[in-house]
Amino acid sequence: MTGPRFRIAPSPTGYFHVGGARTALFNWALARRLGGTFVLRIEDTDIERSQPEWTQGIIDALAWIGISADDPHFEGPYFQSEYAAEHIAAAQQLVAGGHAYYCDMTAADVEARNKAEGNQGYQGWSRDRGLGPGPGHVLRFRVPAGSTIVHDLVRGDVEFDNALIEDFVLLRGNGSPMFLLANVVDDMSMRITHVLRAEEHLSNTPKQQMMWLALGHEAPVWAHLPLLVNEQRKKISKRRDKVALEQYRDEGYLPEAMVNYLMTLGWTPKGDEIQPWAQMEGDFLLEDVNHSPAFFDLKKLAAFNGEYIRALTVDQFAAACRPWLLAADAPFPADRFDEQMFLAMAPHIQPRCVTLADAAGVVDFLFLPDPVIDEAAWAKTFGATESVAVLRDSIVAYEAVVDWTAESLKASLEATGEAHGLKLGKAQASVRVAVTGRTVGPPLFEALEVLGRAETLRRMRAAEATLA
RNA sequence: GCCCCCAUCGUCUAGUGGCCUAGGACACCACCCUUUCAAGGUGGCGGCACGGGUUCGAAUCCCGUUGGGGGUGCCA
Repeated sequence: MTGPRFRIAPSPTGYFHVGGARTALFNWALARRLGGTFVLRIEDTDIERSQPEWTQGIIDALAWIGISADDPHFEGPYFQSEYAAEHIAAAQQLVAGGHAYYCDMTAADVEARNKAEGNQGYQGWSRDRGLGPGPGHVLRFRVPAGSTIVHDLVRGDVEFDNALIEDFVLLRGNGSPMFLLANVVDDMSMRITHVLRAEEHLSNTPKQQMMWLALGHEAPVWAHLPLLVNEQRKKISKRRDKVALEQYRDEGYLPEAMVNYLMTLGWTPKGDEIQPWAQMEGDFLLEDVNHSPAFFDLKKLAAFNGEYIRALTVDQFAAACRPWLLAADAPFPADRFDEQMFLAMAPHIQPRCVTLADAAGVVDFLFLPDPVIDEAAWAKTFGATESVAVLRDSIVAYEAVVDWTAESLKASLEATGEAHGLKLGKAQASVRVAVTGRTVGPPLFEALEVLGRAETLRRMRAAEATLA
């Protein structure tokens, strides 16, 4: 693979952020279409929490959204922690080139001096003190005079006055490299040509660009993507928002829907909003990416998901629902689940699901020994005396039904309702609440057919007995 | 505080000086369909933040204001 080299550099935190997923998708689209490479680098230098399984979690999350480690465009994962020697070497190269110097002031020293002088930030006090390395000595970058222009493919040229950028720390007092240094050195050694990342990194980009230059390289192509924000217009974060991609997967969102929705945040597919990945991959251009933050709208995501669920064949739908139908926290015990019954009802529940997890809740009454009675529904329905009468009469009528099919059950109840001056819409409520416990649900007569004569009548009689 | 980014319906956006009476999607509302609820269909509500310029002509270009966000660590 000789084309441009892209990368994502997540830190292993135990979950994969949806914002990171969007960034990954943009990188992936470009790497694939341009015949380039998508590099995965795990920034695991925050030693404390950094477990091997977190890395696998990232790989799994990427695979879920279609970024497969087996694809020839995929490279990695690399681990930042394994490149510590390179980071230090680069730091030394900067010292040798006069681009960095040691400083023995602690954070407290800096603060005290600033307080005394009424300043803010580090004022380059140790620039010319000729200090060498030593315990507690940090290495600082000597920010040159002038200005730095970041050429950003999304935002255009952004100019920063170097005088406003303090001599930032490269190496800590204990000699370990800081993130900014490690990040740049890794990008350089992995020959990254395009850095696409969230806008939050834009302010630090001049520092990185100065390092690239000081280290004798040309800066990569930068592209800062609009942030994903919540309803408060703040960037979505783990503390406040539902940001874990895995959570959406577990709640029954289809990866295709998630991918499609994520792609529309900051970019607009040509033609229809809903469209396959291949088409978006073919059309995606950084130049078309928007500049303003995008609200991560759960409602719209849900709409996309419903759309994708409905586009499934019935068999695909039924198969996709299985994990939730058989889950330990399903509303009914797994051993009561009946594949055939579910399959028969599947076409009717498919358009009623926003997530795959919804299916279990829609058909639960079929697999529960007894329906869970919703008190409000019961009271509302049987508060009317004719409803009670309809229930009683429909029991008699159903006992006499010859073919236990949806059509005959419907015709029968229609007749019963008519006898009480009720239209079907009203009359069916009695049977629905008696059998399913609720006033809403999938088409009733189809459900009764699937449930069977014995169980249906048993439930209707039980309801009648309760009413008596 | 300072620096940077951003600004079209509630939301995601189309729009790159005349094609805009500002288009679409989600949400919302109404109606239709209907066996409840969905789905589907039809219609509706709703926006260029404000003020100055530039121009024959500005949602589109420039400046300012306001508002929002991000950054500014011996965090990543």
